[in-house]
Amino acid sequence: MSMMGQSISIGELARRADCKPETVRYYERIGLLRDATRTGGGQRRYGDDAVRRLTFIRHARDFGFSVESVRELLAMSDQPDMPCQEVDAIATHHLKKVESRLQRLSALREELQRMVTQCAGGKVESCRIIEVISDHQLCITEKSHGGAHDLG
Amino acid sequence: MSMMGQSISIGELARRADCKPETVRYYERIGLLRDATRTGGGQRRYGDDAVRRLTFIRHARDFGFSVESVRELLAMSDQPDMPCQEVDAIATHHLKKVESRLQRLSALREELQRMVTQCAGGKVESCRIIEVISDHQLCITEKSHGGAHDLG
DNA sequence: CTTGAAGCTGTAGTTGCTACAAGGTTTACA
DNA sequence: TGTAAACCTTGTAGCAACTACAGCTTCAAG
Repeated sequence: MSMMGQSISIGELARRADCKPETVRYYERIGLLRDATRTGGGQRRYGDDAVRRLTFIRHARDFGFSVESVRELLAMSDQPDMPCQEVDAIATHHLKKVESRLQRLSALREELQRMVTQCAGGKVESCRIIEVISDHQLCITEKSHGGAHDLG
Repeated sequence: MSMMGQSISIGELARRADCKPETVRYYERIGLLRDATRTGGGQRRYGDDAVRRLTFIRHARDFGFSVESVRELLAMSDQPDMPCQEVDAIATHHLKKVESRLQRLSALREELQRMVTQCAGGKVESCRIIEVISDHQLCITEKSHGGAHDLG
């Protein structure tokens, strides 16, 4: 229990959990955070419990858990007496995904490294990079590279 | 020059480049593919050049290049006489991103592995996984894990 | 009491597709 | 030639997880 009740503004809350007010409102909208109490004028005010909850969410997201997984993890952490098998299952599943992405990314790195080091720096016409992109046959990896997302 | 001119339907084109007709129309809309010639009834018909271009696009995307990077790579591969410095710059930049993501992901894997192996399988109350998510202090990695995206 | 920072709602944009709905065209076959 | 299946058309909405406005209201400090 905090001494101060509900006195934290949305901006302050966001600052403490290292995110933005928009993100907080978004989490409220999708039900990760409960509806905040409001001032007479309609502004949100939070207590320390909200700081803890939001920090948990941000940290789980930072670990790469999806919002849906975070929702489940939150529900479970709200039930301390339950056995933690499910928590373990989610984390293990996530670990598997991380490992498989890691493998694909490292194959991709090899390929890119080969491309870049073999580029002699001449004309586009004879550029190894363009060649490799044009012709999949030139790849070491036969299969797709998994379309490594969200990298510039 | 192909013998057959423009005789490939959108479905056939998509099949040859291993994607879907929707994707082809999408690439046309955003200007990666030129507007196709049409039959009297308004259906798109393509030639072999479109197959090559689409294959290039798909392969570059598969390497993880963003659509904007693909656009630049295409523009450059359309100019065979130009020096390939820029091509190299794009590829090198991309390689850097892949490498940094690889590092962050492998730090993340360590952390998840620790979490999972230290979970004794008791109650949520004393679950190591929940603890680590709740308290960033318990992480080996001090900084953020980079929010590994699109992993369940 | 005034001023400026911060908060409010609602909507649209981001990325790279994918998935309809409600029709029109082509092609193969009888 | 008829018809039915397979394919095509456009337009719009959806996905994840935010982010960024616009146009307005409220709060806190001096």
